[in-house]
Amino acid sequence: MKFSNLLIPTLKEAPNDATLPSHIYLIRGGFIQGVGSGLYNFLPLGKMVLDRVKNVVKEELDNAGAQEVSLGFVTPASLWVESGRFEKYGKELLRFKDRKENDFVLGPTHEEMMVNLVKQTVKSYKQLPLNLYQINLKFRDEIRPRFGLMRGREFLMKDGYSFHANEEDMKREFALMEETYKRIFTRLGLDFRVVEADSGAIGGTGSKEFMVLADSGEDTIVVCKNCKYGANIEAAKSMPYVCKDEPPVAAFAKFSTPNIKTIDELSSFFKVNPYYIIKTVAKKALYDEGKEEIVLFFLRGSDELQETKALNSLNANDLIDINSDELEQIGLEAGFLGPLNLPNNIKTVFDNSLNSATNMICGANEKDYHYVGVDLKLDKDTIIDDIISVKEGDKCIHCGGSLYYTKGIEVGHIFQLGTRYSEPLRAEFLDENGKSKPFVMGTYGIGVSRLLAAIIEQHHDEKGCIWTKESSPFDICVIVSNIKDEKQSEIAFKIYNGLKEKNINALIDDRNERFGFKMKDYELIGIPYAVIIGKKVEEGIVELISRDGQVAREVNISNIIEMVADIV
RNA sequence: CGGAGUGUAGCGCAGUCUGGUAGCGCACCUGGUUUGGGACCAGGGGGUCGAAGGUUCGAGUCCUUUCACUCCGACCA
Repeated sequence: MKFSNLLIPTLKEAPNDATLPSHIYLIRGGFIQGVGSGLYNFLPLGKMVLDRVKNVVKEELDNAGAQEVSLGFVTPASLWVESGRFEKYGKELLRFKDRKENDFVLGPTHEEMMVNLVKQTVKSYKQLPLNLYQINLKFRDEIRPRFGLMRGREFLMKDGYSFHANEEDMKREFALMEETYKRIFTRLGLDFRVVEADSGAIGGTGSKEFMVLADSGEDTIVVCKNCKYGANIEAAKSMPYVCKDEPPVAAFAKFSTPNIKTIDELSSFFKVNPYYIIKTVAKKALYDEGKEEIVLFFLRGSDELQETKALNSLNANDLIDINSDELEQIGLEAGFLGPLNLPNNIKTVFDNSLNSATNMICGANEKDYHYVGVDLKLDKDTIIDDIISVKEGDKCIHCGGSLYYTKGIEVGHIFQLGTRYSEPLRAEFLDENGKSKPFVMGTYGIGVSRLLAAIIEQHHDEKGCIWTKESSPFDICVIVSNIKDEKQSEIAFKIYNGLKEKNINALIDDRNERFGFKMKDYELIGIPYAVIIGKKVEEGIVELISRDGQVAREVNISNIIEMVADIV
């Protein structure tokens, strides 16, 4: 392609709302164009990269035996009501009515549609297993779209769904998809980790996320220094912590603690490790059909509440903060909350670490008083669960190694769904014995447009993008230093045509611009290699450079095509 | 949702306090000079000043309403 014919609107300045390198460079390089909050147009270069990435995904999935389909973007709401997600999915689901006042949703993911498709066409175990996927637009009305392609509202996603006669076969496919995903991200040149994850609104168990390691990642992941364990903070587990400090042994008593409210204040007031103080976190939990209730979460003062785990312990849809006024209305005193003497009908959840805890200090549910010498005896009806965050330095549950935090960009997520959708949607097949059974399912997602952002987050410098081999819009760029110099121009086109004959995807910068201008554009756009045709053509020499700065050498014109063919 | 802020040319911004001809840089068009690190000279095009209403002889500027976008927050018992 000739640069002069392509629409590549590079910019010197980025819109000031772009903060991440990927966002800035994708816009400045003329790959994408913002059109609204979380909405982007793909310009020619962006579309080329998107297609290349999409192609890697498609090739590997087809290789693994999956089949591509394309489902309708607009989904009748009735399917979502049946699966129970019309309520559960929350405000991210864009709902609207057609002219006949029927409800529809814009698909944020397509379990319902795919189950429906298979339900109508697959009747026998002989037709299983089946793995169907699509690479299509999705829409999620995010609370706060940001960071360009990283968290848009409209985005390109590959979503795959597998259908099996039994659990074992689903697990086999799940493992196959894990391997396939690893191949995809490796081909794209990404440094990533596979981690254990929370299943969120999709549901199911045993899910894994594929995290591209980058400081700008929105997810915190917990990684073991010693073994291969890695998990999203929302799902991470560690060995129970044992406090070395002495417990504050005391007889049970009410203690005056005027205006002593926070864990820090209590810790210095009683001169004890926060480990021995019960922290109480009050939240309002929201459920289906607008039901809500106030819930008190109890944990050790040395721990922090992990909201996703807390949410899962209740099976609620969302947790929101409440203020001290709302607490007072139900007879609770902020700053002096505790598990004893609570008004009736208050829902409580205890962290595992508090089960049978002794010699604790906690709020007395009365202004300016705490209890000391508290021994917790939790009855069977109480919810006791893991609701705390793993901290850096905690011990790994697998090997005892030290755990640390790092940041990741979630580019893939695979789930073992089981019969979470097939049962409510009554998607069944006949097994060998002629018995009707729900499909056992898996579901597998890849954020295709997000991958572009992830690649740039990991591969850029202060000058611009550095695309990886399988993601770059072109293999090489031929830069003509001075297009008006006939000799340079002639040689450049000769090389360009020679490259094309070898099926090398080359771009030639034939614009009537100064050398520096073209170099800046080349560096911003980030094609992995360039051949520069400059003054030394008179001596039969051109220059071969790599965008990442590893290679810069003078090459004889007669050798250049072979040399390029070798490296790209 | 809570808090803060911003809407003026394709992009980045000034002008708003104190009402009086719509500005600057980049980009774009024409001509010329230039051609190894975002050139220079000369000329030029482009604006319902987010939208609606009001005050005024006169509104980008003051008042009211509204829309859009951005940032921050969601660990406090």
